[in-house]
Amino acid sequence: MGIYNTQSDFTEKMLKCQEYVEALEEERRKIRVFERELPLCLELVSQAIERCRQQMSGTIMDCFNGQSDQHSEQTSNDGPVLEEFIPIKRTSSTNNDDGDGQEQQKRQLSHNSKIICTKDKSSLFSTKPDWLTSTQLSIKAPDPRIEEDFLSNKPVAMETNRNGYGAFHPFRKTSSSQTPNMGVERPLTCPAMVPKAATSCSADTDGGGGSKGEDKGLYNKKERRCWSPELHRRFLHALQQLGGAHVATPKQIKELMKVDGLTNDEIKSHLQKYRLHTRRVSPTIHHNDPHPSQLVVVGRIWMPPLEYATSSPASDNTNNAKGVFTPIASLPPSITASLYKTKLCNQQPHLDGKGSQSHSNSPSTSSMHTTTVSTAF
DNA sequence: GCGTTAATAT
DNA sequence: AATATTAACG
Repeated sequence: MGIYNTQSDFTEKMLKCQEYVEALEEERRKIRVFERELPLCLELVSQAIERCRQQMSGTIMDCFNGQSDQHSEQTSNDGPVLEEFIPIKRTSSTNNDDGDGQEQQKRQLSHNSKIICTKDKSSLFSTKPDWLTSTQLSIKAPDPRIEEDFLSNKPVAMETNRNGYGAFHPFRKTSSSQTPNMGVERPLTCPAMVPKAATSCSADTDGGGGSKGEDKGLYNKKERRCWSPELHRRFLHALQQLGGAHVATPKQIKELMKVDGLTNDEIKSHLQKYRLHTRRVSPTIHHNDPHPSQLVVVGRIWMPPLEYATSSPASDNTNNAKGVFTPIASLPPSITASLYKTKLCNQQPHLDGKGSQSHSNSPSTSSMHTTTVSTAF
């Protein structure tokens, strides 16, 4: 519980908190520039900083007095602060596996995935889904026990963030793990690797030969393919190579994506949706229409979501940051974890257990739709 | 094969 | 309500 095993443990945590505060301050400095446009943002960050500090001092008190301060401890050891700033409910996930800190994020996420994948309660969260971003992004397994989709099995780890909260979605930014080499296309699907669940969950969509028939007498139906961020990223990448959604054809896309098991129909369907969304979204680019809501705002620039989302994979890996806390104000794992209001299957990077990633960078990344920051700029 | 549309499932 | 799948049509 609130007790730290060792002094070093404690100091380490405090250090992280401190770093986090510093990151927040850095962030605040940046935001200040946009004080007019982002008053609330500024305020929030300020509050966060303050709160974080309070929490830290509270923690110290804890250590010394054994008693906690006003906000006490729902946050348990590793998850200091910010609960208040995170309009997100903690899911039940915390119950079962609360464990030690670093792994927490990962675990929590994966745990959430399970929950979600089992498709229990979509009702757990009432997030407004963003197109893709907040909906099922990977294939859902009908069977509760199935926790991974084919993408999560693949070697290329990836992380997904979602917070349901609208404004900023590092949708595909999740990159970090993607490694620079897009070129190397590892098979996204590793049916072989897919555990038991395989049959239902993955890939084949029957494409493999329709043989599905056997084991799953129960499931004649093709599994619903959820477009994971990674998958979507590939999709976008393919589109990019082909010159855009309007010229790309399913077949070509399929080839470029190199995702095994993905069918033309699926791509076609996805492409269809994509076109629909982008159609609605991009044309508004030029000029001031009263509906600013359809563009992604990057910095001060309005961008068509497509381009932004598609932009250079290489640059994604901006977080060399070893640390959890980049100057870019990434949240500590514990916090981050609670941010992920994961509503669906998240893939996590199996990178390394230590809370390593912190991407978090992209201000807003959008999928094809409204992640768009409609802000009041 | 592709693009649409519509119905249906999730 | 938003997505995904599927079928049908041009």
